[in-house]
Amino acid sequence: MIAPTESELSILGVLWEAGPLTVREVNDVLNRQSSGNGEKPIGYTTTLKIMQLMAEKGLVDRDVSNRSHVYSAAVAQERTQRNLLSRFVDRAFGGSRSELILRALGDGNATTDELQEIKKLIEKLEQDGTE
Amino acid sequence: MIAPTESELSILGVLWEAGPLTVREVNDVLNRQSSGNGEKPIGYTTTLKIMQLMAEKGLVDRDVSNRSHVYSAAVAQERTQRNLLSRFVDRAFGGSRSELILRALGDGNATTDELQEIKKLIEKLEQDGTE
DNA sequence: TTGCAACTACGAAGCAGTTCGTATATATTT
DNA sequence: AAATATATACGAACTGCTTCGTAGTTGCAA
Repeated sequence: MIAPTESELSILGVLWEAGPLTVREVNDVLNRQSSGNGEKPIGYTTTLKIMQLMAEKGLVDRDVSNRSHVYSAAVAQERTQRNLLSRFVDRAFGGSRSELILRALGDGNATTDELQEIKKLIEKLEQDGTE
Repeated sequence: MIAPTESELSILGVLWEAGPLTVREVNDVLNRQSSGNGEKPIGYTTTLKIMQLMAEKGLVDRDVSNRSHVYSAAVAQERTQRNLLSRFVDRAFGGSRSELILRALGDGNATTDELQEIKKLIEKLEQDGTE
């Protein structure tokens, strides 16, 4: 599976969130997101180009039946996140998932509800592993 | 803080693991690691160049008192991992740490011991949060 | 129908990271 | 002392990603 680059990922993020969109719409969302910070807006043709390349790579599908092409994510969010995560764990944590989790938890930003949810998942995993 | 690139990170990994080393030693470790896979070995001057740039960036310190310079990590592993993690969570999980943790746990590769350790940490966090 | 706005397509510049050849200096071996 | 091995330094090529200008097309409004 092809790993999306930085900007490809941000575009996928928009498509995952909002469903099929035109280049114009994606570009608007991205610029709405990054305004407020001092970042300069992304040019329309820049977004267009990247989305065209994404279509070639199979990261998005596009519907060409209208003048404004409509793009949709061709890769599932969960699967993509798993892939990225796996690569990241290898790169930054020597392949140790639990090291990463400990580090993420240690950052002290999780809410009680989140902790609860995670604990529940762990208990489920323990059961599956012990039986 | 400066985020290390891919190859910089792999070099830091070696230095974190083994302590201060020469370029030759680092290069050997890297090539020992990546042999076995079909990957072609990293040239000595490539590693040298990267480590020189790292020294300029302040990612490593170097001791020039001998002919073979000795490099050591100038950034702590934990701090660096935290930084990378934070960036990664933003890029791939829309900033949600707990999403990432759930995804990491869901991959089903954690051992019982690891789960135990994580659970302990969660309970500690819960106590801290509730008091 | 003429002109303006919005779209796609595409080439090319720009940039960061990586890789390597080569020049040069310094040890070590014979 | 000469030859050989091993260092550093550095420029330059190469790669992948991003960014943009511009040309050409299509729809819409005056």
